[in-house]
This record gives sequence, structure tokens and C-alpha cells, in this order.
Amino acid sequence: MTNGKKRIPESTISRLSVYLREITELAAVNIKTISSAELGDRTNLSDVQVRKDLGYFGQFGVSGAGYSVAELKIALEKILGRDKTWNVAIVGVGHLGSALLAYSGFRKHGLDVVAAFDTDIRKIGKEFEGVKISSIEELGQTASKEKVAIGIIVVPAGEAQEVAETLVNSGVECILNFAPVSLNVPENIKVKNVDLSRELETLSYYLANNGDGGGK
Amino acid sequence: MTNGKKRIPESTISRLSVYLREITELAAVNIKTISSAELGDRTNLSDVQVRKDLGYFGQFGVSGAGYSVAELKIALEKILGRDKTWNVAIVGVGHLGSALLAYSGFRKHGLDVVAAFDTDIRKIGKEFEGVKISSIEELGQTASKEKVAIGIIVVPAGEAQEVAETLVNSGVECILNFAPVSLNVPENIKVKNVDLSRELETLSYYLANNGDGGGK
DNA sequence: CGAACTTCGTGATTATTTTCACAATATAGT
DNA sequence: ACTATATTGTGAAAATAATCACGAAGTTCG
Repeated sequence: MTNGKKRIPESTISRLSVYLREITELAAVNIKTISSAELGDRTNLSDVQVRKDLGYFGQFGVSGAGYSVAELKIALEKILGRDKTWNVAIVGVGHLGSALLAYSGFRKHGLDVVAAFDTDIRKIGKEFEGVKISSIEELGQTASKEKVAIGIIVVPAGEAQEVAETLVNSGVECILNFAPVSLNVPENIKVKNVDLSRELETLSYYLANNGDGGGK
Repeated sequence: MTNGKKRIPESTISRLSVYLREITELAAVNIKTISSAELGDRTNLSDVQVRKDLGYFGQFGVSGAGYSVAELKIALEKILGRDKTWNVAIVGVGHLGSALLAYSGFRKHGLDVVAAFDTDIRKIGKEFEGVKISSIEELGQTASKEKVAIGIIVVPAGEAQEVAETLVNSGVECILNFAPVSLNVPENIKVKNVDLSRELETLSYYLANNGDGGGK
């Protein structure tokens, strides 16, 4: 990205992903063009939101006609970096880590799970979904050797910070953190948190405060 | 919540959950008081943010001394509805659904997984982590009979909307949606999305645009 | 070709959330 | 009791994000 016009909200990036998903479906059923209003309907967003979001990256539409599905698809793939492949390492092969190893979506997003790590001696050396599980001792060395760009942390809270540091020291630039802690990392490292407790607790708040006041 | 003073940002609620987690740890190691600055440090947030967030719900602190850990813990638990128990149903027992069934955090948050559903005939009738798996046909009836308050959707994208509607029609008030689609539900229903594709794609964007321009 | 209609792109406006700044209040030391 | 210090709570200001409003551009149809 060389165009330094404006800071782009992260929420915009996140929505681009949604647009691309929808556009990919439209392309699959051979729809040729779509308006911002229609795309908004399908994604539960407003037409202006769609146009503003796309507007950060250029002018893709045609007045009076809308967007070419094929062109928009290519543009979004380019913007989101799907034309490149990035290596991923999964750290922690418990219930959730295993589910992630089995997740078929990585490849679709241009991501390649090249390594998995655990502390459990019974798992080390085994293969899961085509990925060999190594000792967490080897994390640093393997991550740099394999040029891992994205590290996924699925270890208990107490171990997450240390894992994050090892990842960062091995050149990993992005972390997807499932552990319920805020990681402390240099600011050039991008961290995204998926925090189940927080989500559940938000729902619990909603139930306790906006609902019927029920519960058991 | 009858106190109609101000709309409370959802981000505030989500952070309360983080504060509570930290406060619980502090209580466990017998720390008696904590300042907003210290709590902010531990959660990677600013001191003002902490105070503002708490300020929506009352005055819990003591000038010059900070917050009593024990009192704040109780207050936060009350606010977040942890003093009540809510019933949860998990719809979809694939890789991720199974991992959720095994997740020990539900109980900790006052949540009780009372039912799980799947379409796979080989799973129906079996028990997973103490929860019986029923046919998805029974979802509506069981959800209302068991007074399910939170439905967790872990089915393929194409089935998610229908599942959501069944849940809503059975009196479910909150949905945690792992399927990569935006659900259409009445506005009094609270939906939280956990969208792995979106997270991964945001990271991919970051790598493609802010990083070294690498990739394979 | 021209009129009616559609749709985009974007500056201006509004809404929301975060940060600042500081008065008010409590504590601790002497 | 008094002073220096710590810390809260909150209006005001700043930053950020979403929505409005509308001109410009393109399409369709008679």
C-alpha cells in the first residue's frame, strides 16, 4: 500500500472480507453485476457503507449500473492479499487446536498450515490432518526456518505470552490469539483476539439486563 | 436495566469482562486494592478507559486508594449477570462444535450446556462430554422445553439462517454464531459473530499491505 | 437523441467512542 | 492538624466512524 491518503478503519477491512465472500457466491451463480444497495442487503449493511468501504481503495463501480462481480472479486482478492500465500503455525493442539487443524478454510484464504506444536508428549511426532505435531521447544527454530507469517495461539492463558514472544522473535508478524489474555507485543505486530469468554459474557450481560430478567 | 441514563457502548461491556478476569486473578493471589492505572496496565488499556467504563455503572472506587478488589469483583459479577445461570444449546457437532462441547469455560460463566444437535445419524443419540446429541429435527421443541437462552450455531453457512430462525421461534434470546454468514433476526435478538475467515483475512490484508510485501 | 431513471463517489454532517484535563476527595507522613 | 501525594469521577475536547445529501455519470427506453 503506497497510497497514503487516509487511515483505513479496521472495520472496513473486516467488511471487505464479507463483501468478497458474497461476491464469490454471486460469481458462482453467474451473476454479472450488483449494486451497492443489493450487496448491502445481502450483508446487512447500508449501501453507503458498501460504497464508502470500497471507496478507500479506488473506484470500482459504474454509475447507473453498479459493480462488475468479476472485477470486484479480483480487486477484493488483491486488496486482501489472497493472491499470495502465507505460512501458518498452530500452537496448541487441544480440543480447539485440533478443530483448527481440521478447518478447511485456511487454504481458501491462501494460508498454509505448515506446523503445529504441543507440549503433550503423546501428541508430539504424530500427524494430524496432514500436519506433523512438534514439541513446543522447537517452536522458535521451526517458525523462523519455515518463514511462518501467522501464528495461532491456542494454549492455556498462562502460556500464551511466552508463546507470543517466541513467535515474535522468530519473525512472525501476525498473531491470532484464542487464549483469554491480552498479549503484550511490539506495535508492529498485528494481533487479533478471539475471546470466547468475552463473547459469552457479553451475551450474559444482555440477558441479565435487557431480557426478561429470567435465568435460573 | 431500567436506569436509562446513557447508552452503554458494547465495547465497554466487552472490556468489563476483561476487568473481571483480571480482578478474579488478583483476588486469587490475595491482592486487596488496585488502581485504575494498574488495572489498565494489566489489561493493556488506559486508566481513563477503565474509570470511564466502570463509571457507567456507578462509583466503585475510593479517591487516593483505588478499587477494592473484592468489592469490584462482586460488582462486576452482578453487572455481567454471572449470578444467574442460563441454558445453552450447541447446534452442530462437527470439529468446532465438539471442541465447544469440551470447553470448560461455560460453567465458569454461569452457562449450562443442556443440549446439542446434529444432522449426522451416527452422532445422534450418543453422548459427548455429558451432553446427549439429538437430531436437529428436535431443535425447536427441545429449545423451548429446556428454556434455552443462548444458542450457539456451529453449522455450515447454508444452514445457519434456518437454524437461527428455529432458535428465535423457540424463545432463544441470544445467538453466538460461528457460521460465516450474517444472520437475519429480529432486532431484540442479540447476535454475536465469531468469524474466523474475517479474522484471517484481516491478517492477510495486514501482511500484504503493511508488512514486507513478502508471501510465497 | 433525449428524458426519466439508476447508481456511484464523496464532502459535509451527525453520532459514537476515546482521550484530556482537572476539581474533588482520600490517604500517608510528619 | 497540615501538607504532599495519589487517585477517582466526569464534563469538555478530540478522534474516529457511520450516515446523509447530492452532484456527476451511466443506462434504458421511447
